[in-house]
Amino acid sequence: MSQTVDRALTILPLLAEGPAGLEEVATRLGVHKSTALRLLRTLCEHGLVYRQPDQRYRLGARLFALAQQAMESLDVRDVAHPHLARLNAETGHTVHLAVYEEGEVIYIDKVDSRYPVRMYSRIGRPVAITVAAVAKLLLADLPEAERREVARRLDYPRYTPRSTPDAQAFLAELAKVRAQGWATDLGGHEESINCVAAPIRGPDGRVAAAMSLSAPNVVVGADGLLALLPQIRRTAEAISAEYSGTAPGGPTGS
Amino acid sequence: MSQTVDRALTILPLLAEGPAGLEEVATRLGVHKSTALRLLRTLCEHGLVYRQPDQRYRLGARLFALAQQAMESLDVRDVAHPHLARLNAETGHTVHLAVYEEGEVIYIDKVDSRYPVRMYSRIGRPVAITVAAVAKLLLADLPEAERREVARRLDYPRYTPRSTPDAQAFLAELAKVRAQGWATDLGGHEESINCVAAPIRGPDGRVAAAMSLSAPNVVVGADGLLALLPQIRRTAEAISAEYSGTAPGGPTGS
DNA sequence: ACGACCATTGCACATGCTGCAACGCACCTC
DNA sequence: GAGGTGCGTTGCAGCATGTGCAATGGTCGT
Repeated sequence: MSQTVDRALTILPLLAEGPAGLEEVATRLGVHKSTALRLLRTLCEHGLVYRQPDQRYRLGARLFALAQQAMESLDVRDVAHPHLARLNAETGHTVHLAVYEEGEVIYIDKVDSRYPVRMYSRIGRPVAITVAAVAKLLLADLPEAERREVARRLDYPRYTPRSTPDAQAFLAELAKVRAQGWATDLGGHEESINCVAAPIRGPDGRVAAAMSLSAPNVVVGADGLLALLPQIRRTAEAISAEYSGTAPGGPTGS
Repeated sequence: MSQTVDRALTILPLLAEGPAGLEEVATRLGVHKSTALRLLRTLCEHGLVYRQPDQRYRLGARLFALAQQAMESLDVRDVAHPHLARLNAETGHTVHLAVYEEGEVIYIDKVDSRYPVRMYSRIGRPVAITVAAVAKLLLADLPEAERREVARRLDYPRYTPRSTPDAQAFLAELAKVRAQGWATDLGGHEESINCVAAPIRGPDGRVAAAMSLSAPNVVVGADGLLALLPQIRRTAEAISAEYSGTAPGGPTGS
């Protein structure tokens, strides 16, 4: 709606791809160099963009600080964390917490496996939305219309042979997940990694977040992971109860 | 420089404090409601701001994703992480990695202690700049003029009796740190927590980042932590060597 | 059902943004 | 070391764009 701001904000994802010089920014924005310069200067003053010694621009430190503050103000996170840590302590596996917003699913907390395996997931990172167990739970709870709309717009990358192939399959999966109240990802993202997830509900009964337990096949097979389902659901329900009870003034949820 | 963008960006830190309605935003910005509305809409379209069901605004998910991408593109981080993880595995204590930028020091990586103690730090969060060991190293390496300027502008909160009291003491401490090539924080931020830090240098010899080992007194005393100094310095030097060697096209440093 | 409050819309005005062209600067070539 | 090329920077005239006002619409509380 506001051309100037729109242009300025378009610079951010552009710089997220890597540092860029003034001319490159101007070209990719489709504006004159002087215009781009003024926008970049403004972004710099606010610390969202940093000008490197070599005069190229990249995203700046204040962005981290802002994102951090925003994340901390998500109250689901505070409520959930101790429970997630306990589940991790009991099972030893990686625990994730994710929320949905505007077509994206994002990890907002993670407790690492005590086994020496690394998952490439990271707090703040968008989730592989078509296959991740947490994503299925979050999308399954959307109103019918929005769910279909989102499913239609998505890409369906074939990470592995077991990845969800298309919108139709995805909607069917969501229906199943919705009915059973939990979700899995059995090698749909990385061949050898399985996840089991359960929903966390807010005061209004809607799914506010989702949590999952992930482990590679070498540590525990799909069966072994599924055996932990009751424990996962208990944890999720405990979080739901606490979160629903203590819900303060405004729902920060979703 | 650009009024409109400037106003729009001012909204972000404002919302970081917590969700706010249109009127509140307009008032605090000092503009008319209709103006604030258009700015907020633009921010929403870019996903930096999210409109809650209750029609209040808060920071949005794309902000996390952006910050995440930016952080991942800091190549110091990639180089350092395995070393940090190893140091953590060997010592069991919390390891931090931080960088300096525009008057702020920010944690960009962390490996948690294996002991059940929690530290208030978090990736992306600004560091207590006047007391943290990593901050001292990063500031100590600034050019004289900038160092004095930054020291002058800072606040000196008295977290504990051992916190750096004022600019003069801080500059003296920085001189010492600069000379000895490592830094400590002995109960300057939290009474019972000590840190020891070492610098990571880039290809140009300047301090590009700093790493620290932290532990509460109940786990290991200041002496015990200081005994690990050689190990910390070796780790930092290993990272420096690798980082200096592999420096690609443009320095993403600082 | 009424009133208060807040978000939203359309519009006239002029502010402040835009693009142009000229300048400065650093690096590179010959 | 002189000339050239590429990039960032500046000042300015014109007008597109953002601005504030006042009126409308929607929602909640009483």
